[in-house]
Amino acid sequence: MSENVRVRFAPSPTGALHIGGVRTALFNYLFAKKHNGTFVLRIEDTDQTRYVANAEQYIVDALEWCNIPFDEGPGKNEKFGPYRQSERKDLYKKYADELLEKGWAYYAFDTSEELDAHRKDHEANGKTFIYNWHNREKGRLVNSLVLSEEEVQQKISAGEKYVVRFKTPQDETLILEDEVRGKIKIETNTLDDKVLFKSDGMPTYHLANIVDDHLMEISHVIRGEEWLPSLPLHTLLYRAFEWESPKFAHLSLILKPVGKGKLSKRDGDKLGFPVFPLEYTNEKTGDVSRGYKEDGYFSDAFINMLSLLGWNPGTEQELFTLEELTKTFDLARVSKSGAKFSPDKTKWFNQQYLQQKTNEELATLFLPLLEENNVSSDAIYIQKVVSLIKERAVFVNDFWGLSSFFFEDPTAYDEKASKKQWKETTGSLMEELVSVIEAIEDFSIENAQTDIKGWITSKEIGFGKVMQPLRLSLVGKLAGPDLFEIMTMIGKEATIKRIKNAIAALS
RNA sequence: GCGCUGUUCGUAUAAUGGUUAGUACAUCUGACUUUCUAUCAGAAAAUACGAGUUCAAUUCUCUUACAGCGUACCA
Repeated sequence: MSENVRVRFAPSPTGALHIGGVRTALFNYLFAKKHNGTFVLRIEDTDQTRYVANAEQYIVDALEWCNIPFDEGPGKNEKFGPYRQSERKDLYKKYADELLEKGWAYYAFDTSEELDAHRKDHEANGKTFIYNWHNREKGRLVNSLVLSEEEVQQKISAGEKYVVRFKTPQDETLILEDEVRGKIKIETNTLDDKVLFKSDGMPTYHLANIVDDHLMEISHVIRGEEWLPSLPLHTLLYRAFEWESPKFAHLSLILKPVGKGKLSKRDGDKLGFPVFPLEYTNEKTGDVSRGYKEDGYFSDAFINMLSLLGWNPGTEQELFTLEELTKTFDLARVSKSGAKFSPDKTKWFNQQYLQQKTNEELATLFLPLLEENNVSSDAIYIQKVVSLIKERAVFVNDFWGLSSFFFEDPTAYDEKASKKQWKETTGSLMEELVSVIEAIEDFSIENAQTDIKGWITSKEIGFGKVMQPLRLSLVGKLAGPDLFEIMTMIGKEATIKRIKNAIAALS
């Protein structure tokens, strides 16, 4: 594995790249970087019916945001280009012909309707229709293995549509090697003769994929588990071309958080979390899907979370920088079973990353939110606010809700809390408190604390009797950081004003 | 249906042919003689079922169940 590791991420531009795709890209990236290799982006757009114009740019932007950019790909270091399969179209025909010549492939003229009929027939009899030697011999199929050479030529020159199919060997047991799953055994007789070349002149995924991986000198194919059933075909194709096969690793799927099945966009909508890295607008329907970026996640937290979905370092470390990940990542520690996605854990990661940021960084990120709320304040004050509230925040977007009372007087009081904490006697108690506060010359945390606590002790009442209504007066609800911090931050004047407001509103 | 793959606390996972099966998220409880969605402490919680191999299996093998993927001229 030492020399020339080259991996590729090969998505189809059929829509937004979802979490599973990002994870596949990430694992490819990590593997490449770990081995000083190259990470290639290849766009597999051989299916023109499913092509979506804004999808490719989305994929590029998403990788960019995740900080896992490709080394080679469309418009970048194109030494093995082009990197869009549609632009490589002319190339594939010759490889299909090569297989035809070598006897590893053949022409087939069956129409979709005929094949559907065969499938239905078999199903009705409780059998599976497999397009392979077994059915070839029965003479039901129309292809160059059963037709004479003249007939084939005739059909082709008559302009009849045809596909090229792979001729799967008969009665053979294949032992396949997967980097995460080990050995896999399969009988060739259970395999279909897959279409390699479509009647529209485009290769299918299977052909294009193998040809491109070979031409681009890919050393390791790391892809989703949905490709595992195609592994025998791909291995056979390498054999047919007499090319050296890359190593394969199949990643398990990401499953929905509750219930069964793989994660889909619907799950995200239903449970309230994004399944895409960036916001995505569907070109046809105009539907907008939310993204992790727009929801306020840090990309490094998002990546950290994804890295631990189906992989673990074998230690108890959970927080990793991208650099640490590239050092630690190992295909051998990728798990074989599917992983349920956990939105909660994702939030936890974001919270951890948020705590690690400095107050300066966070204050800067907070600025736009303050502007939105028509608040301006000096940088030092904002940083101080951030330092007091950040430990309760998961997102920067939480900041305003956690700190608005540092900038403006509360306009409403939590109903339940006022009922419970604001008693008959509270009003006069608060008025007394006002005079205690007025008497404090130097309004520092220490002074406020000693004077107010001293006063409470001398009155021989519980702290809660004073502090709870005071919190209500200053904050509007029973939440937030230390009260003495709040008082000294907003200042003596504002403190007194807010207490008076509360007395007026609640007594 | 057939083929392939998988199955450890609710979830993500660790470890091991012999241990009290570890950790994190979530949950519950307590603490913080002032709040909390925060923090700290604690609790509860798992080797899918059944066989076999073995002195001993959660670990190896097989059956079953369940799940996922594939079974397209889609990728």
